[in-house]
Amino acid sequence: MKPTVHDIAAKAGVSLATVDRVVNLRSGVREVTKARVEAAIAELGYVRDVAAANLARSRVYPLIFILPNNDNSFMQALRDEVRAAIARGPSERVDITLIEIPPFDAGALVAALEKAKKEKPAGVAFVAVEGDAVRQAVGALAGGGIATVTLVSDLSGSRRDHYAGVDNIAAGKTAASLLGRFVKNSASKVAVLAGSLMVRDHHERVDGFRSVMASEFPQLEILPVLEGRDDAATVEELVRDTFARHPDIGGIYSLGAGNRGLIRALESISQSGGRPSVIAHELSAHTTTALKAGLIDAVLNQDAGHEVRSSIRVLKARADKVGVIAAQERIRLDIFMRDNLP
Amino acid sequence: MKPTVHDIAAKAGVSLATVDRVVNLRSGVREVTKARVEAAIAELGYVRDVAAANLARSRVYPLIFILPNNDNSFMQALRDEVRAAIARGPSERVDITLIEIPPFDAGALVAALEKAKKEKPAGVAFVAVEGDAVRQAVGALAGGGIATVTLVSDLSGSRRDHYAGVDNIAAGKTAASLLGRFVKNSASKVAVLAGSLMVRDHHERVDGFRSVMASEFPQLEILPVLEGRDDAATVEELVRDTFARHPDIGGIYSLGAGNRGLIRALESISQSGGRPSVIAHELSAHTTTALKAGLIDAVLNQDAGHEVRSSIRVLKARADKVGVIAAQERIRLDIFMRDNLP
DNA sequence: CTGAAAGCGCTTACAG
DNA sequence: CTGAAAGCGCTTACAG
Repeated sequence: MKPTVHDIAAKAGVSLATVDRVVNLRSGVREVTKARVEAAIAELGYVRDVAAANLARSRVYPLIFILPNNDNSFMQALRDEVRAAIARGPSERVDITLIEIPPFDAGALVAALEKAKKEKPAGVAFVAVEGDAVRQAVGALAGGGIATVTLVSDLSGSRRDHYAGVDNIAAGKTAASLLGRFVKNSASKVAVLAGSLMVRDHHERVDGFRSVMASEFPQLEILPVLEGRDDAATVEELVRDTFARHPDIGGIYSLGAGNRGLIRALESISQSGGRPSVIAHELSAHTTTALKAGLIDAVLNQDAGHEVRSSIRVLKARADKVGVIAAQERIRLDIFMRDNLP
Repeated sequence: MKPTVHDIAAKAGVSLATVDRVVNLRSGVREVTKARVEAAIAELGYVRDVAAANLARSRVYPLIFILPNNDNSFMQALRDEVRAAIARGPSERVDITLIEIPPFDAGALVAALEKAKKEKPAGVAFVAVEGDAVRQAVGALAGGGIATVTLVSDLSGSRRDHYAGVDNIAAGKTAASLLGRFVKNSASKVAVLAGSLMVRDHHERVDGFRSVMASEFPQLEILPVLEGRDDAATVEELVRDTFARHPDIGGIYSLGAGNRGLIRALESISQSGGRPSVIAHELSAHTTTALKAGLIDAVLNQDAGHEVRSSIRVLKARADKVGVIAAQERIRLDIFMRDNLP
């Protein structure tokens, strides 16, 4: 039978309270007593029942999620997943607060992080924006013993505990490997469409894309990166304009949001000459339809649900100072084609 | 505050025992009493704390995993994941028994399923082999109220509760979509390498592959399927032999195991003329190395760890008659290229 | 058919 | 520094 605190107490000749003190590393136990308890624990192979402990202390984990209020499909999906987690909250002993802030706004993020700190939550998850002030705010949380997880976009050189998102350099490389093989032999130019190069994840995707293109497909010319601000109308205009000037574009890598605009532009283009090969990011109703219609060839995706659930597991584990199953928390880069849609 | 059994008991004017009886759908409660309790539950929005319930009843879930004893990397990984789950067992209240049987052997599987039934576990997970006797054994488990999950390979028309594995038809289609674009324009023939067409998952992959090849890449001729029995030496010989007879093969879809043999054959082939494009299944040390070396172009993979963890969650949920988060239990078809290796 | 009491494994005031 | 007792939310014999 699995040994319990009672077994340890009996073996060490102490009370339950004392066992509890050493198990939970609380102070106020003589060294000799502590040693006796630790010996009993080792001998009996005791391992604490976290569920029982949480019940006894009526533990709930107050968690704060800070997300941008973008209206693109991916961010909407991310917020929906947080709301689903809020609904599941009671049975998982988490109490999640969702805070929405303007996108790409370091100041707003810092303010939200500082406010979050005052709430003394067990952990905070947020979509990072680069900036020293952000790094400092994260440092303050870490200093206060509050666990932090960056979601979707990471924050380099910060004291965050964990990053729940994909490897964006790998994403860019993968896009290049696929696109380089998909484009017709006759093609010579490739267009790249980002939201903003000021966001770390977009920047990394471009870097990864460029590196593989340069080494594997040097014959393809990469046009200057178009920044569509993740806005469909802007994206549409940019794409139309670019095609007007470069009718020989053989491939497009769309690594940001606003794919609705891209798709609209593609629909008109495909009516004239040959259609370019297209790789986009994030599976949504729009990109799914475009995949099925053959307007997009592949979609690189990160699973918003997985990211949210993983963040919660990691924050809880950090708050309890216990480990996680690493493989389970790795966010995969999903590749969807028309044939393996969910 | 979340209402508890105490609140319900007080509100309905009954004892805790009676609340427990109606919450757990146990008999022996007068209709009027039951109605009063149910009204209180509805009014207060009571939801049972499963963790506390499990603690009170010292619940552990006895689970049985029946896996083939193949020595290929994937099955080894699957068994290792089950062993890891066994090690984690105590903290998740599961007590898992791993049973190994000969592969592709319906008789052995039936015997194992029947034996498992006698142990009265909460649930059974197994890699299915087609056969009416197997379906019958699964039916007997279902009849006995034991939850069942098919792992990796499903069993059509059976009473299993859930399938934890990828959509193999989609896998075959995806392989065709990729391979069709990867092969050189000049190529005309494609080889398909399976373990055995008697196994459902392999058969489905071939079907999916054929359908997309026929509709999208009709110019490519698919050579008769080679059955390598998931054995490296056999596979190597088959591939060498095929290349000797068809030097103009432009692509290979290896959908079974034994990729070590395929890789050895590819190494020698690539020394003479051009290298064929290759898509294989299951990420292992061998296929990873081959991806990096450029001998394999893409690997379709199913995450053994996810499959095992998901099976356990589903079996527990079924035993408790509660739901799961559907999206979390969907086993994805992972596509790995050199650039997005884990 | 219904209830009082003890217990699951752990933690928390409160005494001493 | 240490312990006895009550309690977390639920379930389980055992009485009646």
